[in-house]
Amino acid sequence: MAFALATWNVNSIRVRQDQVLAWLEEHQPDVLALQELKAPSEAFPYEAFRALGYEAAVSGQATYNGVAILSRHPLEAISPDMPGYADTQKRVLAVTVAGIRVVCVYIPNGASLDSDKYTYKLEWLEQFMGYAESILEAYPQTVILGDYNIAPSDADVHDPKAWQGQVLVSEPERAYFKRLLDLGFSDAFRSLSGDLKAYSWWDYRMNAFKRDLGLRIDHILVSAAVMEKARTCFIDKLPRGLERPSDHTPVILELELG
DNA sequence: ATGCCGCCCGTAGGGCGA
Repeated sequence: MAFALATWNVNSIRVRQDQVLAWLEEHQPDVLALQELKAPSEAFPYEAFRALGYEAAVSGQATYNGVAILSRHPLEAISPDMPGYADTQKRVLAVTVAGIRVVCVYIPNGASLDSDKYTYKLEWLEQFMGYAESILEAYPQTVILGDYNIAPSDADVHDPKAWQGQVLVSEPERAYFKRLLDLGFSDAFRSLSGDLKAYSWWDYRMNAFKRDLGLRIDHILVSAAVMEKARTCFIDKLPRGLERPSDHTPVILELELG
């Protein structure tokens, strides 16, 4: 049975609702993880998605952050936030779908290396290491997908020299990403697509999308048991070219479940 | 150059994203 999971930072679910609905109709993934809802849970358009056959688990918040998971299959064991970490920002949501633990993440941006937000990002990532390890122990089949706000290597950066040492590519951030790989997770896109240069985010400014000045910061990390079933992972650039787009575009992973 | 663009809140323009 083919089974597809996707992730998309929509930068406001209110503004992007119609684009997400149209994209779901076309691609019909089994699961879609959303980040940056920028709206409280009660403002989430549950009914519009239900009409397309999708259930939703939502952890929203006014103005900033907010994550959700849409699924064509029953959602079980819905769990927002990281246990034991008092974070006021809604950035994590876990569910179980078809026997797979699916974790939607919106990792902090960090602003710049001298910012308090960067300190928060590194503290948050330290907490997330323990969380990811505990999930993997409890669920051999795990997928952690979302906006990581980390470009893991220079192959994920349009101009590595210009970006050198900056937030999203700094050594401490990349070290945390590598720790996830060391836990046993695979970067599905990199594992299945070789050294292909492809981006999932382009700045709104400076015609960055038209000039393909992007970063690959949205990722689908999978446990070994899921990696065995992974067939293709690709980035759908099309939504980034729509009118009034998100600055991110979807990443899709296709599995073949036994 | 600390802005470029877009969204939120709220109804002007600052905070924030990446």
